Amino acid sequence: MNEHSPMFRLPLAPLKTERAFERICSEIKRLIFKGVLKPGDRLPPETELARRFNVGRQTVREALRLLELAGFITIQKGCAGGPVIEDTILNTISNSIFDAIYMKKITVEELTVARLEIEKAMLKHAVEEITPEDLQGLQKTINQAKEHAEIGIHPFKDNIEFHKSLAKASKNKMFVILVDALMAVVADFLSRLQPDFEISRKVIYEHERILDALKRRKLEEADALLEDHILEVGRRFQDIVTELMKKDMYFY
Amino acid sequence: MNEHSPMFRLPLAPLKTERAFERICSEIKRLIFKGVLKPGDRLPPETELARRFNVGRQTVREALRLLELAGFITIQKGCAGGPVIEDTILNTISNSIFDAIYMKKITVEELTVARLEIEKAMLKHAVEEITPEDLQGLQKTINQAKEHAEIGIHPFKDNIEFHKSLAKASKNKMFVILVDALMAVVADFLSRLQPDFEISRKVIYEHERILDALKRRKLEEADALLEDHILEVGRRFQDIVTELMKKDMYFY
DNA sequence: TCACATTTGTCCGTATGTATC
DNA sequence: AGATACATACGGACAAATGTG
Repeated sequence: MNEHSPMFRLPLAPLKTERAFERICSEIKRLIFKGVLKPGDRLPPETELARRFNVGRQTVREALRLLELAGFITIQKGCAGGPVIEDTILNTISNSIFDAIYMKKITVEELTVARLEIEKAMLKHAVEEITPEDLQGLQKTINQAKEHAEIGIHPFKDNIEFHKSLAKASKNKMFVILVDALMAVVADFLSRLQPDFEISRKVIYEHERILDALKRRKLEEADALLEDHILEVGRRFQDIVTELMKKDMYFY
Repeated sequence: MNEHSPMFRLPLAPLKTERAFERICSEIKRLIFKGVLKPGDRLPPETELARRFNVGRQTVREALRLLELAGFITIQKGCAGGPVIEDTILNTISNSIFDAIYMKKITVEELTVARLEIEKAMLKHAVEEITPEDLQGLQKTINQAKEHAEIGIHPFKDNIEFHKSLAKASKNKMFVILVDALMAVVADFLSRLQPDFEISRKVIYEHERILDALKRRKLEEADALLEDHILEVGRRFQDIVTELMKKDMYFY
């Protein structure tokens, strides 16, 4: 096999015997990190990759599988298909945290407390960093939620988008990731819930008040509103879980 | 397969056809979530799984690859080897956050700010929930760090353990997960650094002061100490990154 | 120490489904 | 509508690693 890649043989990881598909995976990852491969770029087809790396096609497949799950590429079938560099890492993190929550059997209270702290921190930074464009975007999201509610579509996606947009306004991608992950969990809870337009109207109203406080740069006011809002949502989730546990339907 | 089901032909909906290995992957995940498969349990060998799911061995392999990367199983070669249910999801989250950072989606400053907020929140809860046993454990970690430093072993693992133990003391598993992930990133940075016993002595001293404040239940004092500590570490990380980027050695 | 069985790791050949032109 | 290019999947085979007797 091709052993000549002295620059990759650095002190890290003498632990396990590196498997071929792992080597290929990190090789491609390295190219992405370096900027040689950018989002939108297409990777050669599997057969071509196999030829270039001097391995079997199956080995390439497993490497691509890893890259796909890790959020570096997507794979499309058919003509003009194949592996494409695409950044979906944030989704990956959300899913992992999501899985971890199930595995560790984290309680709703723990989740709510963490969400409270993270979103409050996010809000603090958002108040300072938010731009007029961000404010417009948030207003648009709220308007969309209203419209959807009017025509009978439950606006829970819009309501989740509100929190995500808020995180973006903090101009800190770490908050974006964390809020994204938490919102994935929230979305899962909401999807188990009967659509309740009464509550969703209330949520929209609360979001509107938070936005209003933000426009006036009133952190303390927005903070208090957000806290009430999240605690309220947390209580509803607790009810859902209690209900699901009773029915022994917590997991599919 | 049944292709004629006009009533289910929803517009734009059926984007993805679930691939065989995805089906197998989620099937096994389901069993883990349900509690049928618990950590330590061994899965049948690949050939056996292929037989049972009525698919080829390669398909099973790709499913196992996904489960492995997602942190649900580990795989060992040889006799008495094979896939074992094991919970390494926290590592997975760390790795994903890793990747996100390396893609420069997240800057050191963003990371430090997030770490600051999360650990401060964690500390707030730890002060209220911490037990004498937790305090003893933290003291033990510090003592161990001192001992290691004395005999010439760099105590960065002990120093990281201090923060993890602090998170555990908050009695909120969500904080444990988040701090765990953040600390994995910190550990990676530290591993790239020349061991500096001068700095590590300083770190141990700062940890000791934080613990002292905790023993006296002085949140404000501990909070200020923690903030200085994290900001200081963040500054050092920034220096490392700047240095590595100059040398074009930022990756591997 | 040595052989053996088990299981993963890797490769090849081939067939099928699917999307694009 | 047919040809093409690609991923998806199957089955067989051998190599390498690892634990056991």
